[in-house]
Amino acid sequence: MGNPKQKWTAEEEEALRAGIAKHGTGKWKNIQKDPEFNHLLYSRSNIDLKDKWRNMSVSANGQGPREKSRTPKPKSVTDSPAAAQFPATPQLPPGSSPPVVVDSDVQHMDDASKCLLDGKTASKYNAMIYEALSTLKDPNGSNTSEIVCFIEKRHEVPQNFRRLLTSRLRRLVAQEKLEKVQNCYRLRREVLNGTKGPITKPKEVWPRLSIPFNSHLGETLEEAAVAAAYKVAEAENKSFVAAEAVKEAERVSKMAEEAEAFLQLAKEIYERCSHGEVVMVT
DNA sequence: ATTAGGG
DNA sequence: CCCTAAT
Repeated sequence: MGNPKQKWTAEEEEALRAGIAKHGTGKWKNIQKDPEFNHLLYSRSNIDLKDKWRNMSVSANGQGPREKSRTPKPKSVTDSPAAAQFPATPQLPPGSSPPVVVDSDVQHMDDASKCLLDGKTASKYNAMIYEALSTLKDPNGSNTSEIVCFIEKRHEVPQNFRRLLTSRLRRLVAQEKLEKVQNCYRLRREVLNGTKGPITKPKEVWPRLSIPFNSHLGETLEEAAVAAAYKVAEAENKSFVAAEAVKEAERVSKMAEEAEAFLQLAKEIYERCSHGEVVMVT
């Protein structure tokens, strides 16, 4: 639905032009690495810059019907870094300082997860990345080498694959589809759902019911809980929105709470009775 | 390791 | 964007 291809923002184009003015055309790597523009271009590779510049240059003709008129492109700029004016130091975009949160998330799904990568098989490499990360479920994430090794064992890849892989990873991180901690990449949220927001799945946090005696009630509850859990698990494995199962799980959870409270009361009454006290149950 | 050009 | 040849 969105843009499988990374749409270039006006800020990025501006940074690119400023970079060319500063370093000259052809110094794509310098422009990309320049701390002055890296904030805006860190998700682009030097090759991306080159391609973008070519695309901007070729569109001298009437811009696309539905294309906003961009600033004119200063075409032929031979090797003359010379003087360059930086319009203004690029503002820090919202997602430019990736928090290094090491969120202990759940290791979701198994190999079957690749069936719901993106609906429309995104750039074949993205699929490979997801496949790799979801198979080697490393809580800390996997570094580039590990990912490359995994993919090489399952697919034929070009020689410069590592480089491409790196680009892909960087982009996915920029898209917040992956999380990068230190030098490792890990799957982020359920990238599976499109328009619908993430369905918060109930984690296994059912109140542990400690039932000293009279366990028949507990068994019943546990059975229900297990049944619900199974339903959830099954639904998840099938990649379905387990709305019903979730509701039932919540219901059971509430049930367990009430039961526990009830048992506490019963226990108290039992204690009193055992001391010869007369207890009126209203 | 980077860049230029074609697909 | 991806791939390949040439620096």
